[in-house]
Amino acid sequence: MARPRMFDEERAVDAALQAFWTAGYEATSTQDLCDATGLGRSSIYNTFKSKHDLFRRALLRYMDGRAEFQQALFGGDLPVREKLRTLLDSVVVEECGPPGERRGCLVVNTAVELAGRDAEVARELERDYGRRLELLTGAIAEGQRAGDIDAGKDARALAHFVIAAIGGMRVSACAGAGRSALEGVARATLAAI
Amino acid sequence: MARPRMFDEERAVDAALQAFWTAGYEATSTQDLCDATGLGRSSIYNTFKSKHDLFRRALLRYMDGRAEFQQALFGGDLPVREKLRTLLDSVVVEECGPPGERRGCLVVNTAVELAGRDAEVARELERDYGRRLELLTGAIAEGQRAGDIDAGKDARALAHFVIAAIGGMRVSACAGAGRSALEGVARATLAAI
DNA sequence: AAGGTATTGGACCGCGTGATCCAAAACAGG
DNA sequence: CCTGTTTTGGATCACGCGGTCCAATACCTT
Repeated sequence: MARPRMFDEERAVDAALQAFWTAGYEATSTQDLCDATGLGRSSIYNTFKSKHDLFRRALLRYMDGRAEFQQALFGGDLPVREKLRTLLDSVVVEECGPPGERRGCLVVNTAVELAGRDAEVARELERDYGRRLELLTGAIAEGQRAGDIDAGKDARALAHFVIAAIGGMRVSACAGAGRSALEGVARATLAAI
Repeated sequence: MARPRMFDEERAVDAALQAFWTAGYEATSTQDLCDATGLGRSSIYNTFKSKHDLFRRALLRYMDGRAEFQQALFGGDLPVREKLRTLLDSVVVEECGPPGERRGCLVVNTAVELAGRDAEVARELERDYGRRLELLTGAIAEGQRAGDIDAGKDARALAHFVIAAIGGMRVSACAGAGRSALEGVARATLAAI
């Protein structure tokens, strides 16, 4: 009944995600988004209401991707400590890539850059935090039943602790900590559980 | 020999610091800086070369202030674990203030927002990280000699771990973790040392 | 083939940005 | 009381920003 869209919406969101991930929200201009997606202004503003809305879409997509990875990992049947080690190692690898693209984690970047002055974004971040918390809490509780983790500890508190350790490693990586330092943090974190 | 300056330079840097701390580098406009300092554009650009330079001055000032606090704390004669507890508690308090002003830590904010694309700032952050690392490493090693901390552990690795834990608490606070969650992280961190 | 409709490119808009410029002002030294 | 030098306020600059508008386009339906 009308002219069809010439691009894939999800692909556009993904391209925008790359741009936001690389430069952050404020530092990514609408022109950057046009370049990254290969679309014209009109297409972007016709499909997404605003830069802010496109960012939210991109952030959600990023969160979903990560959640998928984490659910796959924790859904497996490795011993819990191995799952946690894998998770922490993945952070080290991600933060120590070639200097070309160490852009950290979009969730962390967004939490620091935007959460304080954007209630909507803050709500999404909170939801995502909750998801990660439940996943980790479940895995740790399971590990306690299996005898891999001291059952006297509070599973939820440990989950908060793991999340914080990961965020901390990412900040430290930005602040100059090298690979061996991050590996040490990962080791210490694992040992503390 | 000429017209004297009508304002205190350090006070201006401090006012600028407050603005940058609240909104971040990009989101603070030169007009915001004029408002915060009470100065005119000319005075600012005459005294500091650019917004970027003023930011560096402000960042250094912030770092110095924190270093002063930390040196005072670790220069005291409390048991090491008490020093660390005080440090971690101060983070909890800072991140859980009234919602009016939870602006986090300028160093963390800057590391995430700028370090990736501003080599000068990255260098300052690295220097500051090194300072904190030395201070903590020294204190932990001292604790090991005093028998308060397991001497079998690597003091420097523990110091990295503490720094990461603090950064992680700050990120978690932005992402929605509440006070009790942060207190739990602080407790777990202390217990892991 | 024709009509209706959504998409597309690109010109355009008002605004706020970081930064500069200049004349007036204010002090120090002679 | 001048002269020289710096500071100060405010006008101004070019530019890039997020966002809008519109005519041309391309497709689906009948």
